[in-house]
Order: sequence, then C-alpha cells, then structure tokens
Amino acid sequence: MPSKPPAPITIDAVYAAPGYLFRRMQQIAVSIFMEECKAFDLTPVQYAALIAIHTHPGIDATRLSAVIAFDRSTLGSVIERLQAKDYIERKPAPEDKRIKLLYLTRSGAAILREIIPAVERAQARMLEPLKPADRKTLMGLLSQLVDLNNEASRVPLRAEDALEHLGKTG
Amino acid sequence: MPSKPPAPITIDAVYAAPGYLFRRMQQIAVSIFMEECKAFDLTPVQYAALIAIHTHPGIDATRLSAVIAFDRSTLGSVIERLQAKDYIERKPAPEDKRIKLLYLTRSGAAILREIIPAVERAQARMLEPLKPADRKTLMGLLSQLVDLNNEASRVPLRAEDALEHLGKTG
DNA sequence: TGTTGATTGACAGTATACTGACGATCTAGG
DNA sequence: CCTAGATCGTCAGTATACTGTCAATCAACA
Repeated sequence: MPSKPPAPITIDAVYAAPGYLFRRMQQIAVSIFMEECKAFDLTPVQYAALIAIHTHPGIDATRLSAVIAFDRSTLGSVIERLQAKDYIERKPAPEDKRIKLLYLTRSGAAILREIIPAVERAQARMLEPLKPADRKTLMGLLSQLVDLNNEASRVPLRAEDALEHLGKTG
Repeated sequence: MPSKPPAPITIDAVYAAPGYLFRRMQQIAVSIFMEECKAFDLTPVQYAALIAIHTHPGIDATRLSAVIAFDRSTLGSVIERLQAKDYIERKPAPEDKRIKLLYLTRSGAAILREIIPAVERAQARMLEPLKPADRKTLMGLLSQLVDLNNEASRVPLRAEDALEHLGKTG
C-alpha cells in the first residue's frame, strides 16, 4: 500500500491538532473563570495559590510551585500581588534565612470562602455543553494524560514529596 | 436526602478541576512543542499564524486573529516577530489604507515545510501515553467542547465567515 | 573547618494573553 | 457631501509563563 502522503500545509490540520485544542480550551476556561469571578479580583492562578497555602500553611515559594505545578519564577510575582492585596503574608523562617513562609491572612481566608461558589459555577460551566457521561469520560482521560505526561512539563507536580520536609520538625 | 455539604477547601479539589487540568495540559503541550521544535525558533502561536497566512495569503491581522482565534492585540507583536525573522511581509492594501496584507516570504514558506515533521512528532507525543482508542475519544470530546464553547471565548473562531470579504473582489 | 555543591528568592529578558483606549480610516445614512 | 458609527492597527497596562543568571545561604564532605 502507498505510504501516507505528506499532510497538506493547511489551517485545518491546526484546528484538529491536540496542542491547538488544548490552547483554545485553556483560554475558554480562563475566560469563563474570570467571568464568574469578576466580583473578586482573583485570577485562576492566584486562586490556586491561595488554596494551596490554605492547605499547607507555612509553605515556602519553591515548594508551593511544586504543589501546584506552576513555574517558580512566575510564582514570585503572583505572591507579590497576593501580598499587595493583603491575602497572604510572608514571614522569614527562623531556621533558614533563605526562605519565607507563606500564610493566609484573615481576609485571604475570607475571600477564599466567598469565592468558592463562583469557582464551582465556573468549573461546571466549562463542561456544561457536554452530556454528563461525556464530561466524566473527558475528565478521566485528561487526568490520566496530565498525570502520565507529568515529567514532560517544565514544573512537574510534586503533590506529596514536595512536602516531606514540612511540618516534620521531629 | 441531605444536601451536599460544602466542599472542603483543599488543594485536591483544584487537582480535579477542569480549569486546572486544561492549564496543566496546555503547559505540557507547549513544553513538548518547544522541545521537538527547538531547532526552528518558532513558538506554537507563531507556527499557527504562519500556517494560517500560508492558507490565506493576503489576509489582514484582524481576520487572521479570527481565523486562529487568537487575541488581536497579542497578534500584533506575534506578527512583528515573524516579520523581524523575515518569515512574513506586510503590504499596504491599495483599497483600504487601514489594513496591511500578510504574505509568507520565501524563507517563511521554507521553514514551514521543514518544521512540519517536528510539529507532527510533538502533537503525537502529547497523546502518546494514552491508548489509541482513548486518544480518539479525548480529541473527539475536546473538539466538541471547544466548538460548543466557542462563543464563551474572548476571540471566537470564525474560520469561514471571517474570510467572506476576502478574495471576492468581483 | 573550609570548600564545594545545592537551594532559595530575586531579577532580566522574551513571549503569550486580555482590557481598554486611541487616531486614522472607511461606510452608511441623511 | 458630511457626519455617526464601525473597523483597523497600535499602544499602555496587567498577568501568566519560561529561560537563564545571580547573591545569599545552607548542607555535606574531605
């Protein structure tokens, strides 16, 4: 049988490319998130960072980056903005002068409680056009794929072992 | 039956959220693309723009933004960079002094031919961890979802009608 | 103990993204 | 023809992202 001819150079190939679809979907997701949460002045990244700090009080920036799989450099400015909004505070660590420990402020904890319903509406809206069974299928496959590709990303997720050195002072 | 209690505020909820997975997958996809194409000095966005200009020679920036669903403001700098690399050229439109028509240069067309295999390797690698049947399922559902959410994005895709005013000079 | 190597936060530089605004220009309607 | 509204490219401002580098600091080892 004849070998597959070279694909024609056409925009239609782009429309069907995984990378293109992932990009479009991400942009749609951000757009929906911002729309649902416009009353709160929090971006998706800032929201994830707040949740992570809430889950792991006293985490430092490097470990935070591993826990949410965000770039460490980027995270610096994210933290600055959260601090400027008085949602988090940074305290120097007594036993290591290099690191700064992150904590939610009272208003950080408050906005987190308030924004949760909007975030959940946003997450639901992203999948809403699909039938319930298809939503499950899509999320299941996507979870698998992200997990299996973890090492391919610049900042692999280290949900567990990133915290091994935390809170185990004994 | 009891109403569902409020979800605990935990990072685990973020890990399973569609928006978070879309973001992670997009970052992984870009990472793989850049790795496979590192010999070419082209980003995914620049690649898509080149392909679109190749498919629609003489397109203007606004229509280009509709054809690949990229933000118009962003596209300005993308075009600048492609022009600086001598991959495209801009010519003023004789009948409308506002717009500038975009064309591939000879070297733009050349790099497009050369980079295609690397791009296809990248696209294949993104899905490679899944079984073939699952790849099809995932891409099918994702295509549907992006399409059905088209209007939710800031720059909806207008593949067809964006070009209605083009090339129909008679 | 003293030096090597790793880690941390910070920074500079580049590239997407989106919002909102602007002048130049075109189009439609009167 | 002339103005109101739309469109085009552009720009300023903000927010992610990634690469690479740096000084300060820490840990480990000879």
